[in-house]
Amino acid sequence: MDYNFNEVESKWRKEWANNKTYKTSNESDKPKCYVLDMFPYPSGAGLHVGHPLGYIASDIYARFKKLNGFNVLHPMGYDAFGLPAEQYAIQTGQHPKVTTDANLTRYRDQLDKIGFSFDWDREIKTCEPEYYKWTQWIFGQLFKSWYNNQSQKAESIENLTLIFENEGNATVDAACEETPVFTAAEWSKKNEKEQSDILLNYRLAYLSDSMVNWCPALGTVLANDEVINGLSERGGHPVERKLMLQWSLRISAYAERLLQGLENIDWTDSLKEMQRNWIGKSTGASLTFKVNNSNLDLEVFTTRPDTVYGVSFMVIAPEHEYVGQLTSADKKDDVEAYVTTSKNKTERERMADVKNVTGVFTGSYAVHPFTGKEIPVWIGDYVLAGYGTGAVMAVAAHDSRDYAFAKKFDLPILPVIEGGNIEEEAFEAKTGKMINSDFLDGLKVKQAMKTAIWKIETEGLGKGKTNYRLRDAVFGRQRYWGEPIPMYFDKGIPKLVEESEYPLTLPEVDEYLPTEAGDPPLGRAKDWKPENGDNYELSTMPGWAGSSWYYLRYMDPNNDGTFASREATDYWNQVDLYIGGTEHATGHLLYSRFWCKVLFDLGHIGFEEPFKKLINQGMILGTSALAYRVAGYGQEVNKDSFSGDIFISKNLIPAVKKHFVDPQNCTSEERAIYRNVQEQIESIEKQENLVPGSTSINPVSPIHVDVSIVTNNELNIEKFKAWRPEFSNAQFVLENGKYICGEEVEKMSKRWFNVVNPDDIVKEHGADVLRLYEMFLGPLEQAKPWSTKGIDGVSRFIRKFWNLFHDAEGVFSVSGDQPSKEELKVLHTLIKKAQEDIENFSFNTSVSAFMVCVNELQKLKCNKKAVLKELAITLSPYAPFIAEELWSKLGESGSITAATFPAFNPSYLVESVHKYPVSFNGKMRFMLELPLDLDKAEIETQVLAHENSQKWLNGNAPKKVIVVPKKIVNIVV
RNA sequence: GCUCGAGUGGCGGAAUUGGUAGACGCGCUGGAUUCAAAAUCCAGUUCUUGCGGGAGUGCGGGUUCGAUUCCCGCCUCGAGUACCA
Repeated sequence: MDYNFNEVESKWRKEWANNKTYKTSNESDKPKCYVLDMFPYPSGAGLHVGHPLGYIASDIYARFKKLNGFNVLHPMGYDAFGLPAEQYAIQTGQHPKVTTDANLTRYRDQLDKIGFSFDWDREIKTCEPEYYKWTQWIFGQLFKSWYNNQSQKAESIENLTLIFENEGNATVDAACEETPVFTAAEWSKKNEKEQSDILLNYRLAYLSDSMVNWCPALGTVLANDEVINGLSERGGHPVERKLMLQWSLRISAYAERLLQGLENIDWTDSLKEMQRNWIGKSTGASLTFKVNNSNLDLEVFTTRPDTVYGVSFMVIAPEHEYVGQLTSADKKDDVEAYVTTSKNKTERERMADVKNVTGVFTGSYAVHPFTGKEIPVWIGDYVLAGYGTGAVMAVAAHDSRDYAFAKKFDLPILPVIEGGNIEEEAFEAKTGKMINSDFLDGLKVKQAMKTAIWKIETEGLGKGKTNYRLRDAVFGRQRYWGEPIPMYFDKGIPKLVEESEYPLTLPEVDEYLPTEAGDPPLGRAKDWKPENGDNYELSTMPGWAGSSWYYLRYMDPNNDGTFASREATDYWNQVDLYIGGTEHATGHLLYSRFWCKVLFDLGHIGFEEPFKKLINQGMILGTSALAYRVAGYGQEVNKDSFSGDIFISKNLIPAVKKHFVDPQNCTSEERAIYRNVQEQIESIEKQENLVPGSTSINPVSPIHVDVSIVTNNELNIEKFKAWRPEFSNAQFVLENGKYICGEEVEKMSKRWFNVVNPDDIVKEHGADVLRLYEMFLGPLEQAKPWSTKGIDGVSRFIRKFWNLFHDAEGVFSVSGDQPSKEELKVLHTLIKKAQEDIENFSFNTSVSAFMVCVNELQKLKCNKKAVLKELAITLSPYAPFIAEELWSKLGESGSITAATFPAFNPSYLVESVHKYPVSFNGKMRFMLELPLDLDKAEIETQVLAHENSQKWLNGNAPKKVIVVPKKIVNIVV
């Protein structure tokens, strides 16, 4: 009897659940191993075959580690707050929790089918109050902290208040907004509101008027990583800049540590590079320019202090705070018009306009700090308000953007470095000697940078400075379906909700829309008022809040007294292996590192990097199927008789197309194909009573066909007609009796009809086959198209493996005989390979190794328990169901998951002979088996004496013979 | 534009330190079995050829007895980023 995967898999699914086979304890003598997947957002579409790829890889790793004596934590949960459920709620009025729960159930059902070793007792959902209670608590920790640049860590805000009370803020070196200096006496005179406002400048979670990404379509602000090319990540809606009172997190305080921390973690270089670019560290100097006839100072940041003598004008951003004061009366209209236009541009418009240089002169002049010359101050939107000081010193000769601006507005271009041609373009290289630069003349660029900074500092004009591109993260969302920010307002003063009142639960509302007054949806909640204050904060937290610390909650998921006990976090410590997609590079992965460092600084956990090793699984792409419809057919001529379309099979098309365009140059083969197609079409015309020759057979318009009705590129015509009724009368021009579809690799998406669901694969082939096949597709990190083409090979492998344990009649039959030398060699070759491959995350090659092993054992007709038992254990991380079933059939007690991974014994692989490939001039010519104990000279003699050598030498003496023992022999003629 | 990654049969891919290029699987071809089919098994399958060979890992060079692997210069594709001063 054949292997019945349905029966076996459903049996063990139940057994494992009933026995809690995958329960993990926090107490164990074994070494720990924490294997984590990026938890999913449960979308309405369910899982497609791309989603479980990483989960399968991590599951194999987790099971392997368990077999190797580790106490393994391998949990799963859901990132359950999010925009799609809320958008759906707005449309249908259904509570987002209802849709989310329905999606969760479906996800769980799909995940359960695949046989993961998740400890479901640790499942978490970020939308549950028991969970977000602690997300709110962490927000509270951020609110109650400030970042001390001196100690390079977060500290309690109470300490800061104490410093203010005793010595004012002059001695404080903090990551903060610009705050006027005050003394202790001045501090104590300030009222509660004033003190609160000042403290907000220092807190890690703070409320401030800041430029935010406002997305009108979604009715909320977005963080920088949620805006892609000026459009919202979710939904692709336009985003504009807007000044708003917003909660933000001071991640910028951690820029340097987030950068340095990358050195100590085992992530891919590309991912680290993305984070480095996102943090965007640059070093240079800040420099102050005095404005003529004014007491204003313009501060700029530059990475090229060496080029200071090349400054010929200045440019400030349209949003710069001095715009008004710098504008002279006669320029007022121009400037106002320009500033208004710039402000009304969306991010996207501004980006699309990069090549179009715009700007306006303010009418004011600044004074060059070294030459004393007057230089004009312009406004230009190529200068970003959010970076540096929002103002630049323009060095047209050595910066391409300044160069373009100078060319457009006919401003002077002053070269200060030798080389380059300023008639043509800016010379941006950081090499060459300084000229026209007074005290810098003759220096090389690198030296000039240092000298210029030294001079700037000694003259008191500015100082050396490091800048980061990383901006603070906007934390409030004007949406319903998220964690309420646990703050309330008391006479305009923001106050933290008492910890004893957490969770501050999400109130019910009548509609998931903003109020008429423009407040967020929470403004609709009735009787939702704090006891001691006026009103609660109406924003909720962004989607990434819950995911920034969930890895900690898995360690101690049911703790009601703290986010996770210190014992639990000390025991499980960092995540040993984290698998997930690259799309979270600058969002989730950066925020998680940030929160981890804050919790570490405040002494709540004992490590400051959450994910020790991280692997990115490549995206699984879809393979779309295409059918080719001809451009025109007889329909117009004789409408009544034929209302269908004609489709031409894929491999006929090139010849038909060529014949259509260039019949003269067709080969006889191409003509034959063309004639064949023509004949088939003529017969269709005849059959359908069309005017003969009325069909144009120039094929065009490929149509996407549902991949489920295509097998090995062959279209199931009946199913196709049923699927698309408008083609129910279609006719098909076939090749070899089949309609062959074309292929296209595209993202897996409903609109291309190329989505493949794991449930269907499990139903048809079993979960073990799905798991093996997903791994067999190719390297984990690489993006690859899904195609079901090769899955039969894996199915066959599973059956062959099963058959090793069964006789020809399908009766279970294993022998207790001692394994032969050869059988042991086959087994231990596999054990070695499987072990190495898992440790290198090369799962595709280990599946090959399993196939080789089973093929060989089949040839050897091996049914010896001693071999098969170890083989079953080795395979069990990949194919847990069949392995568990055979384990119990072998009469072993307990679950195979509690077995021990077979120890590799190298003595079984020791050989006494080696088959040498013998090459002449590097080309392999023949193989020669020789004993391993021969020395180089003996090998050479034996090889040269061989008759094949004589043939290849052709009477000539070899020039040189290279012998690499146990490898190759190469003879140079 | 910049940064990172990748290019190997009809297809997915292998070759872990410079040492037999194409493992394993799909597909295809032929055969066995079968009344027939499915399933299974066996053999073949990089291209080319005059059947001796010859060519071959994106392209052009180089180092080496020997290069998919190392070096130099290009090309193509993918991902990220985009006025960051």
